[in-house]
Amino acid sequence: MADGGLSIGRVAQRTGLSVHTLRLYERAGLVAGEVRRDKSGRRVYSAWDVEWLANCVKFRASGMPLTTISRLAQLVREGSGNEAERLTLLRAHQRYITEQLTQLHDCLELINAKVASYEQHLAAGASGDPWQQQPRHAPTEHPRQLR
Amino acid sequence: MADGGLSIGRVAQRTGLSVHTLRLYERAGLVAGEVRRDKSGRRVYSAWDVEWLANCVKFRASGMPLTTISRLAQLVREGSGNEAERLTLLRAHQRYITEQLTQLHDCLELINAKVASYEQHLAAGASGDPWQQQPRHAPTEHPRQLR
DNA sequence: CTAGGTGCTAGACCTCGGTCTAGGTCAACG
DNA sequence: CGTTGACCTAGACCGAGGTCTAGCACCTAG
Repeated sequence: MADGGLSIGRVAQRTGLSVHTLRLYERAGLVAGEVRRDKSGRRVYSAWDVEWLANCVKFRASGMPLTTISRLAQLVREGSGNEAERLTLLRAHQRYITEQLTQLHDCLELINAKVASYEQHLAAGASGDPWQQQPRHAPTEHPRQLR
Repeated sequence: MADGGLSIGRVAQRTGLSVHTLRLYERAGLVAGEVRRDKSGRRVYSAWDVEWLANCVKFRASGMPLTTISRLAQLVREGSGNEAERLTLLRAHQRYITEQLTQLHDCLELINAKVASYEQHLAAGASGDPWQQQPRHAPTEHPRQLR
């Protein structure tokens, strides 16, 4: 019982995706095991499907585009024999994530610095404006000097 | 000299943004110090503008929406007195970034595991398919059991 | 029997963040 | 002088990823 399958609504609840999105994902080929239907045409998701979808959610959250997930799903659907390509995709995303991590750290550092500066600024009673351009020395008219 | 201002093209080069995007950002109010123009109407970016834009790039890369950056720019443009709100924005993004970091780590963990499993799989000569649904026991017709 | 809840499809619609085009100005170079 | 190249504005266009609607089919409960 329990595990004969879940309706789309249930799956939406436990993946955090909307039913609309679930249908979209299916149309887009993101779902690796094609979803069964009950006798009146309603989707019946297996536990495995749900697990897969949970992974999809993580992939999306980490910036993997639908097309890539779709490709991956296709490979899995086709079964053994293409493990090398799957690995390639995964490694690429691995790299992508680590790049993102460094960028995020980068930005976080910037923000931390700004936050610290503002906190201090506010604590010490406002004086100068951190993060402000210096008073424009002159609305200077500049001789064009490009190149 | 050197530092009287840069043309949009130069700025594009050193921020990595396209000139189109730079103009877009300006229209959208992302640029904190309004950009001067030379006598024939061309944008002249100050070093400070460029620095600000570089920060914008980081903000964008870390997922801050244009509207938020725009708001922040506005606050900075308005000058001292609104530091508290700036701080709020920054703190919110700080939180957002750390959430992203955990999500990324989460996904990275998943991927690492999969990668490891595939590497092992490939090294050991293909046998079973990691990441495959178990052979469907039966194309079962399930009694609807929702709710 | 009817109403309510959930699901179905097809397709329209929306936001976001860019990107590109048309048509024009300007300055420098040969 | 004409050409070239960078720039200008206004506005169209685009792809990604959702989200929502209309119109219909079920099923179950009252």
